[in-house]
Amino acid sequence: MLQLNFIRENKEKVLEGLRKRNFSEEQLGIIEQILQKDDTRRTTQAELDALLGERNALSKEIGDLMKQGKKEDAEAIKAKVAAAKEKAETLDKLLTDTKSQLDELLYQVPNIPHHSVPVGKTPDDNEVFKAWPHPLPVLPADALPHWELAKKYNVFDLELGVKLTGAGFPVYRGKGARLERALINFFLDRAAAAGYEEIMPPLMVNADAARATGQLPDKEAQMYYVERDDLYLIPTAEVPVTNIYRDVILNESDLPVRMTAYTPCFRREAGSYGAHVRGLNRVHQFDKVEIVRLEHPDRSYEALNEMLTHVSGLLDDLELPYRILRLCGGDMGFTSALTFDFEVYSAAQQRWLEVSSVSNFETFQSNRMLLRFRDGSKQNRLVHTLNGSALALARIVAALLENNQTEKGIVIPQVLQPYTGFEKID
RNA sequence: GGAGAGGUGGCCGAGUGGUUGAAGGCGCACGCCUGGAAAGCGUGUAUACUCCUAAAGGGUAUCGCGGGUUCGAAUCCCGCUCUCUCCGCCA
Repeated sequence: MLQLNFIRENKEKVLEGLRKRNFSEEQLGIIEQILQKDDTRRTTQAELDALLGERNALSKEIGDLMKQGKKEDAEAIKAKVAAAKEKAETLDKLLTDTKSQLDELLYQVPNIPHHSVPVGKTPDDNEVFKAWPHPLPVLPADALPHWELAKKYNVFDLELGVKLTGAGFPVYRGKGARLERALINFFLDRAAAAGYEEIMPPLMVNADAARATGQLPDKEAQMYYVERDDLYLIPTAEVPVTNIYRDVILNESDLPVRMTAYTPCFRREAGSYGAHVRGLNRVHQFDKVEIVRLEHPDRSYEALNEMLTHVSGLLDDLELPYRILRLCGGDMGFTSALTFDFEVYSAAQQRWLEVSSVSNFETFQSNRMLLRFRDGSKQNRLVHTLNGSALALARIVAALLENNQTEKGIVIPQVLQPYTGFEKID
């Protein structure tokens, strides 16, 4: 969430940012509410502190008097303390209430978009940051969508997933399973080569962790919840991996921190239907390799560019046509300041599929999770957090199957062949 | 799941009602010493909120979390939680 100080000192900037997120004038009123609550909070706090200070001083006096045996004098002071105490209880209640109201309001305010974020309301308003520079592949008329290819070559089975679990839980088989594993290893090796430490995190997290990265409270409905143990299945490795550094104060020399993790990701994604969610286009469980970085505020945007280069390199080597979008204010996630989406072209469906989302959260997450570093002048400052998919597997598989289909089978990109151990799925 | 023990600062560890934000030690930083280093000596070494134009400095809170007793709680009482040990179960 945004820092109170920041809102207090940059009210206009905040309002401007929220307008870019298409807040109505009425909705913008939340900022004024926050400032008023904050004012109440500080006034109350000051009053309470003064009162407690008085109480502490008097108590000390009582102690001294008792030691000297002046019991009557002590009793007189006790009465004074009792009065202060009663007043303090009222103030304390007010303070607690004010604080929780303030938090509730703050949780409703999304991150302020970076100045480069385009104005817009829907995905149609996203800016094509980097278009595919070549002609898009054109397949013969009898080319099959990936869910047909999956059946033909026994790559994955969604009906079987229904039997075992429910809709949206694919079962990969044979060379399909092998391909999945190959992609994971390829992505992890690339991340390791780029200096990311490999992490294997838990696949379930507690509410504190989910709150810190922003899944709670705004995206609660997206996560699977294990009620019996009060745990959430992770929707992305971002959650456990970033939370490794929750409540940590780093030395400036520890930065940057780079981590990567492969995990399955679980998403409920309720309410969608139709052709655009067929096959692997949208599933409840998919594999993903994530990269996470903790950066000095001065170079987090440089880091974001490095991440774009990294993801581009993966797609180049997989020989998939892709484009990069800069998300508009209306399409950007709640916690992000700037997000680039990568989309690959799936030739049989003739549509673009999102396979990666690379974001800079600046201090929005680190403020919630108290992730800081000690700078040169011994000041504790919030770290910038970033993450990106590198990459999300299911849709990559969809595109690979469709784009690489030939009469003789599915051709495996050269760079994956050492990982798959085969050149074709046939 | 059953039984027991325990959660104090970066770490170890003292502390059963009164200048204890917390002894002592280690670590770390700076200084002195040294040709240089080690040893030694000295000084310093939490976080949040807040007051002050800023610095300096001050106030309040924090000894797992929440509540209670008390003029006053790290210290007493209650609830919760986590960790460890033993037993049970188990990949």
